[in-house]
Amino acid sequence: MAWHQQLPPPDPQLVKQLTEQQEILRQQVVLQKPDFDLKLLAGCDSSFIGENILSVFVVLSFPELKLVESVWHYGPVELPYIPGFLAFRESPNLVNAYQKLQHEPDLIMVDGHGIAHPRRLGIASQLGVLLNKPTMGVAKKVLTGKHEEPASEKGSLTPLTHRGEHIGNVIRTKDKVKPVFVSPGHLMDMETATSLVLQTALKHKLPEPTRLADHYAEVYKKEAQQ
DNA sequence: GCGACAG
DNA sequence: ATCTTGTCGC
Repeated sequence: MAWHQQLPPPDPQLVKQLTEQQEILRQQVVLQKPDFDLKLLAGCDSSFIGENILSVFVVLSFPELKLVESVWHYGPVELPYIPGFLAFRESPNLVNAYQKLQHEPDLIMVDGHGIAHPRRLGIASQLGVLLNKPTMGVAKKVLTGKHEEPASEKGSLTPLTHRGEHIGNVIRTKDKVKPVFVSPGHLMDMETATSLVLQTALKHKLPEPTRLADHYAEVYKKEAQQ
């Protein structure tokens, strides 16, 4: 199998450069209770096709959660995947897709972590700063931190901590299904992020915004290849 | 020094 | 992320 596989060794020079840029962006992150009146909720996701990346944004009405709009952008991917630096690989194309939206969302749910990151700048936080928009992260796997397993019933949650800080919540959004890792990204707080994930996770593990973005990524993939 | 490692 | 078969349950 592949449980002992190693990731390709990242270039030290590149890591150093990205770490510096990350620090500058991190200082701009604002964690607070959002003041918006939530009407439009967006979700985004990216998929890859060879050397290119396809990013999708969907906008849903809240609390109805009906699709209002969906857009996509297809472009080249410049950087390799390095754990902890995912945003540098995906955000450029995500920003391009975002700019095609006709409706400006009040909040964006991102597939990945917010501050539940070794340096508190996951892709949700970085994208939030780049777009100056409230964001929150919804990841399927932990990147950093420790946690207990939440109870098996939907709604159960346990804290994700790192270096003594509460950086996210491990939330069971569906009975007996692996939990999701939720954390505020930018212009957002832990309580609101946690509440919104549970409010938008209907009959699936992933909340509707992220789930639909993932769905449309698959749909647009065929279109993008031509 | 030995693992872990978002998408 | 992507590569991949069959299989379990609502």
